Amino acid sequence: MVEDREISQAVIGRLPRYFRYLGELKDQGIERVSSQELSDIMRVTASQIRQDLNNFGGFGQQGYGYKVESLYDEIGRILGLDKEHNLIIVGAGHLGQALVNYMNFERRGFIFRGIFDIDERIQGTQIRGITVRPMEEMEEFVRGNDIDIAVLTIPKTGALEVAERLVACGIRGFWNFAHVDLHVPDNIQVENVHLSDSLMKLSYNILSHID
Amino acid sequence: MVEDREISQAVIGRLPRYFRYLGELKDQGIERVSSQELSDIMRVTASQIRQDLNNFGGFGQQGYGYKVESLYDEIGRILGLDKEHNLIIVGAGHLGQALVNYMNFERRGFIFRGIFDIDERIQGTQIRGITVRPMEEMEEFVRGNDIDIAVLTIPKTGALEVAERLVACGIRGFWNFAHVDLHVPDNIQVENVHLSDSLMKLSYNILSHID
DNA sequence: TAGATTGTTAATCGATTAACAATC
DNA sequence: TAGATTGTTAATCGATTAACAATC
Repeated sequence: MVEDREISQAVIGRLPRYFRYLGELKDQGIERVSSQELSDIMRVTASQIRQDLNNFGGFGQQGYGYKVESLYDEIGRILGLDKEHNLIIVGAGHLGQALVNYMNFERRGFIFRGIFDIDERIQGTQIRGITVRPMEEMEEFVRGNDIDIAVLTIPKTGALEVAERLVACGIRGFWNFAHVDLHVPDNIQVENVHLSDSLMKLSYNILSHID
Repeated sequence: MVEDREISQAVIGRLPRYFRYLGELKDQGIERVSSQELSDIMRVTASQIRQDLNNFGGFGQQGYGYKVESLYDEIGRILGLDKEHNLIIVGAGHLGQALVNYMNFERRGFIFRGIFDIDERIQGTQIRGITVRPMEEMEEFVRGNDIDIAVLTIPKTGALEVAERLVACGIRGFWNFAHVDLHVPDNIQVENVHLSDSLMKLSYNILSHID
């Protein structure tokens, strides 16, 4: 049953991985898959797969399993990959440039529309055909180009102020690479990518595993 | 009590954030903090803070709280930030270059020693003073330079084979940006950074929150 | 000492796994 | 129909929160 109750972030966090494996099965020309088969490939329990999927509806068929292609499409739709998202990047440093140049995001409907940077020397230059603009133009650009996601690849010093400005002009979500916790209203979404935190976790796990 | 039982990844995942906030308090010259004060700043329960810290030892003092600087040092030590890690990057594309150029990792003891790429045209060039080497030299370099972490910033096609080669020559952990699940022995650690998964999660949360 | 705050046990909550009736 | 596999309820497990005795 499709419930109105909010889905837990643990479940949401697993959807992209289901999506990826189903895409691979699809590419291999496989038409159907049971939760048990998927369980073997993905190394999660079949029970969890069925529970997770049933949060969104009964996509399977008793005695048969799941149709790979339609389940793939359904999960894509749930994740909003059938819709276009318009993005801006704030901070045209190495990381910002790397993200703009990564083509796969566009394939999934995430389109970089604008790049902003505080550094006058790179304003006016182009990254993959997109002009780097001064920070002053940010608000007008967001409002005028239906931007819903801002990617923050700036040092943490400026991030809070920039986030505030973006909230004020109607941004819906942040993909935050700045090493700081944004405080935004409840209806604005934040997805953090704290690279150094991730590396520290790896460091811990390596050390704790030396016998 | 310092227990022998394994600490849950949920707890480990929160340590870098404690570390960051304690560093900020330290920089502000604040000497002591109670779990309640930290709770207010970090927006987690004081109970969780005390539980988390007590996995590693009694760092606090009843009636007083925690000494900021020594707690900061302790968490750094737990995360292994007092030790040096030697890293190689496999894949000198935009993302690989961005990571090499990000100075803050070195500050924490993560030193990039070598860069490898399959593309002959960039082999021999330098990125922040580090020569890009051909893939054939990888094993010898890892063995000869006490490399413990490999950063994979290559397309998923090559990642499994590269990972296997690196396991064979004694790597201890992977920081994996390739969009594929590595299968490695239990004593090898993998920390995934699946950027597109993260972006999909943001997309879901934005859509599910449109009223 | 009195007050404050930890360390730790107990209670609660939520997520995962197991089991099985429903059904294709 | 018989066999297979889902959808879903119940049981278990683990993580978070609350409570409070220990103690600085």
